Amino acid sequence: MCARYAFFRMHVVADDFGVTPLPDLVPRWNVAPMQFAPVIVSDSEMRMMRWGLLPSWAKDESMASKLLNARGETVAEKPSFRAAFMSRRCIVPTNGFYEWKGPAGSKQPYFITRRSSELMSLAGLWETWSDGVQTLETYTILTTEPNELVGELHTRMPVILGRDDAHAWMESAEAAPALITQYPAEDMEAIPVSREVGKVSVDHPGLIEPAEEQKELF
DNA sequence: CCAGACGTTGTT
DNA sequence: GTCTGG
DNA sequence: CCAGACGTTGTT
DNA sequence: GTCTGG
Repeated sequence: MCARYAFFRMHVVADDFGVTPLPDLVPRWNVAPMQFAPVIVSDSEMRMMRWGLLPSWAKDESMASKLLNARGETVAEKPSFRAAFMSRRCIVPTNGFYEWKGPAGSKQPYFITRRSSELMSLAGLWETWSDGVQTLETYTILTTEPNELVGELHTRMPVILGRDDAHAWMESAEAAPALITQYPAEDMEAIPVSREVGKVSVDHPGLIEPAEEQKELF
């Protein structure tokens, strides 16, 4: 799964997409579901949207927190994702994401990032939803089978796209299905980090610093 | 026909 | 235990 | 994903 | 909106 991530190197987005970062963007080390974060919907267009997809037909907002991720294997068919997959694919710009390993109560979080400091572009979908009172733009992140590195920690990982594939993902509905692939493990690393990242209210650069893997106290 | 679901992950 | 909020 | 709430009435 | 279950 992918349910927390970081986005703090603003300039790399400009390098890859020619997007001018939004003027009020602040760096984030702990983006959580139901929060607003930048997504790229096409060349040179970045928008703030809320994480958790709300299909246009949803009667209320209650579905959003369940649609954080979309399985790449079934995204083309599922009623909740089908329309967005055909015409509203986006890139979620990150510098890495978090995964937890271990039994409930003593889970160790890891920050998973690219070995280079390049942008980690996640494949996403977005939607516009309105109930007549308010209008929301929301997004979700595709997942796939994990590679060797992430597989040590979890059963799923986000769909990560290289620069060229990221452009193709947004532009071409024909090319999109073949881009749902497993990013190579050798380009990535997993760093054990503080359990502080579990708290949604905590957001600072120390969250991605290496930390001792915590031992059980008994 | 209408009513109700529409999703993922992890854990047991 | 289970659901909601972030 | 984890953390935190989980409830009502009346009063200020 | 569209599909499935009854």
